[in-house]
Amino acid sequence: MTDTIHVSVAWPYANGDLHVGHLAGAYLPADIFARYHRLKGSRVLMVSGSDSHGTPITVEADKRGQTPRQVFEHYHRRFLETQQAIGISYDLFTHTDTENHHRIAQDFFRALQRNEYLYRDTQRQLYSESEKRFLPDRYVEGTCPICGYDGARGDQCDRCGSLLDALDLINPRSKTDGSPPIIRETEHFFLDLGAFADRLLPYLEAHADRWRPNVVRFTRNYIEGGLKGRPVTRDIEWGIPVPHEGWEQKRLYVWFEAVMGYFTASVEWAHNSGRPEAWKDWWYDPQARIYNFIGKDNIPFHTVIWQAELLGVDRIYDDDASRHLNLPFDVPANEFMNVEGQKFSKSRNWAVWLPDILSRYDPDPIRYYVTCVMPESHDSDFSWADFVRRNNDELVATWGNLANRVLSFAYKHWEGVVPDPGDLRPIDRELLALIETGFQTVGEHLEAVRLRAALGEAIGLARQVNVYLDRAPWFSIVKQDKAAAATTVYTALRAIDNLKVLLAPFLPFTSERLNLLLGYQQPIFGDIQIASFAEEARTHEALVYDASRAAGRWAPGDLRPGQRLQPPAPLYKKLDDSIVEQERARLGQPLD
RNA sequence: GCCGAGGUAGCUCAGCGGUAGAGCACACGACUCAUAAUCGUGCGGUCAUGGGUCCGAAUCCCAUCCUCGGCACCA
Repeated sequence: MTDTIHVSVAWPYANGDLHVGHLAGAYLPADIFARYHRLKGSRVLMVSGSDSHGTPITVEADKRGQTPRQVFEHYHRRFLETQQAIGISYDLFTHTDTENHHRIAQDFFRALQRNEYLYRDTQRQLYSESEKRFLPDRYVEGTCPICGYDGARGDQCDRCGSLLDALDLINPRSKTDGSPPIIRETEHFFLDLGAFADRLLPYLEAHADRWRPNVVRFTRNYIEGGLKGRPVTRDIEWGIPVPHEGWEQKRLYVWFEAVMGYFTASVEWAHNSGRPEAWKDWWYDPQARIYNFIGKDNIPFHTVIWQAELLGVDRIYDDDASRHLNLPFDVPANEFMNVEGQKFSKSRNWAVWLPDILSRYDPDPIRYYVTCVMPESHDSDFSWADFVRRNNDELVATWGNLANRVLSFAYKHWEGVVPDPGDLRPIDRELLALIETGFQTVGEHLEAVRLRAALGEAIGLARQVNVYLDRAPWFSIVKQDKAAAATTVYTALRAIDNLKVLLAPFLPFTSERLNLLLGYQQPIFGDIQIASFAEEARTHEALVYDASRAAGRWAPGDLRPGQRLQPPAPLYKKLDDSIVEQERARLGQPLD
């Protein structure tokens, strides 16, 4: 049976580059999962895009003297290049400033309004007369009403830690220009989250066995703590206009529309593919499984808010009353990744930026290490010393060296072709049987989104091939009994041919190279490309995945004797210990 | 303060009711096809602390100590 799998990946906020925390939290796990399912033959749709709206982008734009659109387009372009380089295989990585996204987000708003899940209410907010705009809480500072500290932010006091309401600040002033804001009433639409509690909680409990415990606990507390309505509109200029008469000056709140991107990007992908209804296979077929790959900071947005929006809309762009939009099947949220024991901090530049690390290291070693320390169950740590160790002592020594020693020996002694094994002995059959169980055991881990365990299992199998090579006769008898050596070398080649597939979701670039070295013509995976799409008024760039040449399959291969090998070359490089100090020294240094 | 996670071999972690595990490091041995890679053996832990439940507890319960994260309008 062919599975239908939607891989929804958190939308990166386009006001800064991606770092390894983003990679570990969402993009890499999603890509590993998607690549596995593609190999398995599942129908995969993997989408994401740049989140281009919201106040932080307008603030960044003011700082640079640019428009918000210029700011987000700059980072969007960087996201495309970075993710292409590290091999995140989106079927579509678009952004939220497309006409498609605007239109659908507005239709979602209208549907929620029609179904009576939106209500109006007034809020009192701080307004800057000099800047002529409402100020987000965190852009106001003043004296803390609790401890008297003068530098308290509108949302929280840094000295006493109290959570504040910006309206309670004494002597509030704008962080931007220091002017005192006034209090103004403003009317907004609110999403009635409380109306969904009696459907969200049972849905959660029905999935509690499968979902990660941290996701379940957090969501349960969140819902049982009482769901309040949340405003879905804002008084800013940058964003999607509210589709309601008289409200054209207001915008949809970014949290409200960004999560809809999973849906809107699916529709865009279908449109771009020339099959405009194709998205329905993932969003209306009850057998389809939607996985949201996100970081833990995003849990309530996906297990509560986004699900409420889907329940509230119920059905869109379809007349069949028996259909209902699918809710996420799983939300495998990851925890956070620290760097050298400390939290990521953009302001202190305590981070490992992806464009930077990719300029000095190959993508697969980065993918390998980040998978090994992926924060699946608790916060983890990116350590340069550990990166070097795992690269040298695990990736190179166990796997890279295995492939290299077997290929080199085969190439040298059998004129560059795969030798004919003759009859396999028990020792050979045992090894091949063991390796082939990997498609089951590694697959089960991947299926359950236990990616560290899956990779560990696959590397463990590579280790078993080294054990086999220690026991079977080959280099010592190649001169006396070449036929026996051929049996061993063929068996080892066949083992690495299978390991190439088992490791491909994690290490796509080097598996592809090994595939070539083994003499195959067809690539395992398709290509990740940057493409341009024109709408009525605007054109946008996106990442797309072209699977037309992909031939990899999640199943034991049948390496043919006589197949011509390519001249062998190592898959990986050892790293010198000196890079540890060099890389650590970069941390915390101001960027240019 | 509230909620949550974690405290297991030198290091990084798995195990989560049935005689303490892996990788790396270290020691010794084997081997030389391979990126001084590989393979084997060994060393190494009163599983944070104190109580409790149980025939039996890293594994369940209670308390204590320590570390870390989150606390909804920074998406």
